[in-house]
Amino acid sequence: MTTVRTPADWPVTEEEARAVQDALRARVVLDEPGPPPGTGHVTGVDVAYDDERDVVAAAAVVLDAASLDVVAEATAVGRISFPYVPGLLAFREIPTVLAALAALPCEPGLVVCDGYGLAHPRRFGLASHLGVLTGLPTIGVAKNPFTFTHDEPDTPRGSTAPLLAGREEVGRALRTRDGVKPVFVSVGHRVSLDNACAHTLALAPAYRLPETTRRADALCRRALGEVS
DNA sequence: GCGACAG
DNA sequence: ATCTTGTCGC
Repeated sequence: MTTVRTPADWPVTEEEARAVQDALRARVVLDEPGPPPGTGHVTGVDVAYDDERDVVAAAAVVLDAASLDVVAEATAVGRISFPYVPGLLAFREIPTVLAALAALPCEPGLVVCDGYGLAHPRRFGLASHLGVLTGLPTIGVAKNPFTFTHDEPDTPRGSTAPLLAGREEVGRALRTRDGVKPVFVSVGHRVSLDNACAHTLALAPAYRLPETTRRADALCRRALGEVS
């Protein structure tokens, strides 16, 4: 497991962080379909915190997209680099996530984030931010609709409903299990929304959440427990 | 101005 | 995110 330090130029105030988002947003690529589902590698990233001890642990878990078998894992720990502020989640998670990704022995392929990409107050959530910094194709799969609205998708697995910011579709509510609360998918970088939903469905054959996030969640919790 | 709000 | 046991159901 690698240890990271918060970058010296990391934003300190909310105003600075929002300025970074406004500056980087233009670098998001939205006109690529992204890798086809079921091929190559798919990597889940997630982060766990111990605010008391000021520790954050990140995990990156690479799966074979066809079999969903684990191909590789890496973890990183560091100090909490930003407080939790809705809309600024990326500044809390990214330094440690980047370190975990860098520690992988193989290519990550598509990266699945726990949170949002385009579905964000300034259209630049965690998944978009991570995509721009790494150049990798990324998507966001969140457990809650944040501030956005949506109609209820139909009952069967695979049903979707637009996730709306006013009249703009910023993502999709996607049901991954019959009759169970949907997950909220949005584009990060270099992946289309249709493809992001197809990947999410392929990664969630048995549980509500994609295997990528389930594996990454379990690993970062374990890593946090080993240090604090 | 107040509350809500990914993790 | 995190604090937290048992419990209902397939």
